Amino acid sequence: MVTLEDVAKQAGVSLATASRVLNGSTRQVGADLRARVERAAYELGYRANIAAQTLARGASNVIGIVVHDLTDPYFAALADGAMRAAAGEGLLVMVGTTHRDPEQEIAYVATLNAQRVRAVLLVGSRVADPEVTERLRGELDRYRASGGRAACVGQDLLGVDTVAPANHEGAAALARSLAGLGHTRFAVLAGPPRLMTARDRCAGFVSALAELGLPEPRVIEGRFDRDGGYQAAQETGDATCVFAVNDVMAVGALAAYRERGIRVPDDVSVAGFDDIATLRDQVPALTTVRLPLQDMGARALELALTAGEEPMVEQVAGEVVLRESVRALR
Amino acid sequence: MVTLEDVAKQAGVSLATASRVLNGSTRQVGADLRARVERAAYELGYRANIAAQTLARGASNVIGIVVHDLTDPYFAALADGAMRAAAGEGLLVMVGTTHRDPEQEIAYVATLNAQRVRAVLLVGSRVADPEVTERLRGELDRYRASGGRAACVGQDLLGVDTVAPANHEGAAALARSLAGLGHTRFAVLAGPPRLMTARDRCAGFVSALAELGLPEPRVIEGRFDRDGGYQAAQETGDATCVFAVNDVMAVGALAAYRERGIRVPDDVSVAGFDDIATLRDQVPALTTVRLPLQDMGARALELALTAGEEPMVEQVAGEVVLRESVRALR
DNA sequence: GCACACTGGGAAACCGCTTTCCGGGAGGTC
DNA sequence: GACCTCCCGGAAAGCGGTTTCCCAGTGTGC
Repeated sequence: MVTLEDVAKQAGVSLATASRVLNGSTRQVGADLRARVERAAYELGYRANIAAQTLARGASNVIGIVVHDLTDPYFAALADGAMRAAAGEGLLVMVGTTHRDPEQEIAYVATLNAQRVRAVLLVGSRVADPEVTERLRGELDRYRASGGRAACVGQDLLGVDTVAPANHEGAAALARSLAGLGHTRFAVLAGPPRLMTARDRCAGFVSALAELGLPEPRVIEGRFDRDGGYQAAQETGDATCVFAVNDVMAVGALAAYRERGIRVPDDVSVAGFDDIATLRDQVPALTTVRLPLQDMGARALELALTAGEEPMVEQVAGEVVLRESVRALR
Repeated sequence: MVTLEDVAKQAGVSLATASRVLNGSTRQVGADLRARVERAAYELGYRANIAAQTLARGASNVIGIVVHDLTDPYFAALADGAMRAAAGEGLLVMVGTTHRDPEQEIAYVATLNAQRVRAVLLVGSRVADPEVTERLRGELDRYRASGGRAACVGQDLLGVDTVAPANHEGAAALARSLAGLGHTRFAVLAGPPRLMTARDRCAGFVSALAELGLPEPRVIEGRFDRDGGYQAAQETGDATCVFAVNDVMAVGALAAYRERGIRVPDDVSVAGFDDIATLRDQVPALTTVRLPLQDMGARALELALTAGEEPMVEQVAGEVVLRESVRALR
């Protein structure tokens, strides 16, 4: 393990000089010493010990991103956006996946705090559990109290900078579009009511229908993933239009209908939410609400890094994208 | 920022005792002092400074994973497998994405070395460029010389533990299956020849056809992603069966055919490689070669962590999965 | 020719933790 | 009761850097 001291010795200079040459300092170093140090470092294959640097500087160049599930393309896109932005700032990224366990999320914040990362990004839906939220908030506050920055993609419940997708309003807009096509009997594949994102989207959809004076849709709860959509789709009854609260669930629903010989959109229309890129070649093409996921991830990182006093909340609108999976009635 | 010293002071014990209580040591500490320390730590909200710990211990509990592109479900699955395994060992994960730039890969190894991470996982295809490979190898050797462990998922070109998918043999088995269905005129959507994975799969397919005495397939190069498949599919001529070297490209090809009114599998059969979970609901269902991606990721981590002398190479077989996107001729 | 910044080099303190080493007291043995 | 362990607490020496502070040398302006 070659250390800075080795380099300094080999170059015949002091530790201080070697440090100044190699690890960027405001102080100037004369050209010939500089060259000597650089050569020594190169010859010895010196790599600075970041742990030591972090300790001495009191600040690291790492950020932490916590997502629910990396294999879900929703999170992959968000994380990718944030990581690109981080790379642009010269930051390294530690990624944690909670696998949808809120306790894990709290644990990650504690760990990332211990790592003294520059910023923490919490990506993904909050859960409707005040006790858990409170504990997460506490951990986050502690982290911020010691100088850390934090931001969140999801619901504005943590008192930190937040990129908040317009789940309610996006779903409402979708409902209005679908109602405009003549549908009146709806079903919602609602996901788990615990998940705020699922809940908001469902509520937005339901309330828009109510405003239009349409009958209440059948709301079917279930898991937030492909299989959740698949199962919930068994119970949509005589609905002519089904809204799955995310695209992955919608794909599960499509599979379920296909198996049962129910044609989409002829027999039933299906819509999702998110506009996941990997799913755009689905047949029939999925009607959905597009969210600029990569941008949202990148934006969250920016928010975390710019040290505003008041936590900022940035609403991100969703855009209804009508595709073949829905049809007009009549 | 509350430090261990603060805790020790508040508890009225020495730094050493506080350290032993809080950060796991072999030494025993008496019950009452232990309790005092724990209370003080709790009251003060103490979080150990990992940078300091890493420095003092000379070993970190972080591993690094470098992938090409997180939004590609292939890498997401691999990374997820590795991350689960890491979590099981109590390790944190730093993820880097190269966005398919080999230079980035080298840079990441250097950075992760500087971080003194416990292990580095290089996930994804090597490129057919001896010069780049050599430099990466050099960086990796330097890292390992200073005590780091490394493993790779892909081609065994780096002299480290490797989980090597049977790209050549898997593609060959697929070719034999497809030929068994009566196809004779093939095309290969080959991806970029620079990418060893693309190259191996293409070569395996081509050589199996040759062994069967079948005419040479048309080989169309292109990008390794959805759009690459889409574009290459424009040039498959009169082939009755098309092999895309990965599933994502195959989906692109399906989209291209759909647009042009070419029916799959009636007019042309299409097969992919990887068996990406997110794509399993594709219509028509994709014939492919299944790779146990999550297991491979987890296995790579294990290999990296178990300190064998000789680098191990573990072949992972692919399983041909025939689905609706291909049909028998006659 | 002299006081005066300025520049660039080095010694050493410090970042927060781990761990070795030392020492005092309790318990066991003969 | 003397002697020896064993157990546990604390002082202090690192771990590998950064940065403050001091100092010698070199131009400058008058």
